[in-house]
Amino acid sequence: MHIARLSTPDGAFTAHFSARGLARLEFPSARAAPATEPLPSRPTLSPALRKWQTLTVQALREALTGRAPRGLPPLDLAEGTEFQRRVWSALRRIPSGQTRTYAQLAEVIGAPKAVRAVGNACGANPIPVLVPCHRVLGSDGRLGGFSAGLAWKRRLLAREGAWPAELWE
DNA sequence: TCAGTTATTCATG
DNA sequence: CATGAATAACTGA
Repeated sequence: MHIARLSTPDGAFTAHFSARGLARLEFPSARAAPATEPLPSRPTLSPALRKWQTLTVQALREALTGRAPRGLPPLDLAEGTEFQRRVWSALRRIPSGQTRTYAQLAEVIGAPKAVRAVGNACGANPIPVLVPCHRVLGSDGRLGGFSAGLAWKRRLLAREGAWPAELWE
């Protein structure tokens, strides 16, 4: 498991890579905790890992400006349960700039009554931003929740043009 | 196992 | 707008 620090205009994200690909993405934390992982010496990183890292930073920067990433590293979502993986797959099919409701998502994965469980699965999404759990809203148009804080959810949606500045609660 | 906990939704007063 | 019920899955003990 390799940990990388991804610097963006919005702060330094943290990426966790497993042997299978990007396994986790964390928002910049208030508590900087800078000296976390000594940047491994360049030559130590396998070419594959370096490529994944590059792909991740690029994708992240694009996503943060509201554009659909042109390429993604392989995503390692193996840790989730079967149900969670179904939800996360469905999330990845929501185009940038569009939104769905928790109910619609439940419908799509074939568990129309598991609305609430879908919310849970969204909250458990290990790769926010790139697996766009922020595009899921309540049926009444309310934001719902967001593990990193609703400010982030609004910001991401606004940058994709999916959240009218007027509506900022 | 099972009680407790949800990033839900709908029906009611 | 506030409650309460229905409902499915996850977590920790």
